[in-house]
Amino acid sequence: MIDINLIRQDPEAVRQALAKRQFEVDFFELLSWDAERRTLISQGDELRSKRNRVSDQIPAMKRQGLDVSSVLAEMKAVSDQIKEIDSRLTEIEAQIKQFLDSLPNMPDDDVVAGGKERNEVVRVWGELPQFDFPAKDHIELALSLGLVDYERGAKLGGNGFWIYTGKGARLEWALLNYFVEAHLADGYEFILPPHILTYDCGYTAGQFPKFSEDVFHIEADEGRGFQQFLLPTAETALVNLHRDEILQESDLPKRYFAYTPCYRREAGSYRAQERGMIRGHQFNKVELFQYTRPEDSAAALEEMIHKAERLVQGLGLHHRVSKLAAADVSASMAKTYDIEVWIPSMKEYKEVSSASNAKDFQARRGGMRFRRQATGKTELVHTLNASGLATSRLFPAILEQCQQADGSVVVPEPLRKWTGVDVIR
RNA sequence: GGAGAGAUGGCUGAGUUGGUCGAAAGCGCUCGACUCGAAAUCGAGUAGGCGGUUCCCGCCUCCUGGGUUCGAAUCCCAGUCUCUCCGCCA
Repeated sequence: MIDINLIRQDPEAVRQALAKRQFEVDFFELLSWDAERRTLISQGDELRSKRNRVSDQIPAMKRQGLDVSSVLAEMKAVSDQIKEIDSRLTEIEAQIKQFLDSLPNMPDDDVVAGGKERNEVVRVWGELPQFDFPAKDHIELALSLGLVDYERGAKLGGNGFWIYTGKGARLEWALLNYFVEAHLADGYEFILPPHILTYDCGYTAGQFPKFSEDVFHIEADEGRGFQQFLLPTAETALVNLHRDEILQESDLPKRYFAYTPCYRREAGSYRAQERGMIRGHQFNKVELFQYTRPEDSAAALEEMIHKAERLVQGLGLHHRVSKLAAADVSASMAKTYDIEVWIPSMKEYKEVSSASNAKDFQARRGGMRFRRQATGKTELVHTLNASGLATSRLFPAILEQCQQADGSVVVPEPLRKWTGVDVIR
């Protein structure tokens, strides 16, 4: 959520920042609501103050044997006025909240305006793989090596699900182990959160109310609408760990990572080119998350993207890093880097990690604060997240980039202690 | 799934015949005194949010949301969560 004080002080600056996302707003109406809100609060507080004062005097008057009936009648009228003001206030605050909820985060100053086409490749690592034999795509490889069972996956879960089998399961699990071990070594705290979360968690993350259709809802018993949902990423859980808390400055930065499957509806996004394991309703991911002081978040973002890059490099996979243009940055975030790994059969780079700084956007929604030592005051923290990494996207990249002429696949060195073999054949 | 108990400030925990209760007391924490220093002791302070004429004033918050009342931590209704016992169970 954007700070309404900022909009009040400099609506034009906020409008221009959002315009970089191709998001057009007009704050005129909001500002009039805001003015009315503050007027109502003043009026209400004044009446409340009067009521409190007089109510305090009533016991004394009674003790003195004075007739208080006229005072009671007057206070009754005051109370009724307060109720009227409050109901209007409730109405207008709901409007304000709805408006603010609909706004995406402001892109960072160094994020360029425009959509995907303006994304900037900041680093490329490794060489484009060349094959002196007819290379197979990951689906052929997975099937011929018995790593994945698509048909039974659909039998069990429906369209968009697959099953890792045998060495495939071991390869997937090896990736998870590789990441977990690396994050532990870097001092991140390991978290295994629930996969079912409450509505409030989705709100804090910025998932709701706007992007409610992207997740699997779990219906409540008696038609009360959904109360819980399957997490679309561990970020949604981790960002809620400290919701409504005040952290000590000395506790920051808080650095966490979690492993969870990620469940997504992906409604209408199916494309024929994305067969195989590129886009499913469930995939595995290890997620990094940090809570930092505002002045530390920019450096933390760099730290996290470099951490994620090192993991891909450890696997020896050709990839690139892009800094996203404003309109390609997801709604809750101010700045995002993507790591994209080369999928030879698609002749495309596909995202395996996305590292973002939400700054105080999620913290404001979820009331995540810390106490500043120097001032004793509370301030909103900054939150950051990065995939570290999405295993289900790496799996096809490994199969395709590490395949050999005989149809076997060389296991990247860091994974071998878990796969048990150097080459899958 | 059945039965019962409870939810108060960083923590423990008073307060439930409605009225100096935003809340006793203890602990913790911060600052000061004492001390070479520390412990002990003594003194002071110590919630969050909103609004304003912003070194000050007002308002709101005792799980959440409604209600009764001039006035609610205290009374009424609905909901959420936690704990205990029983059943079931990896």
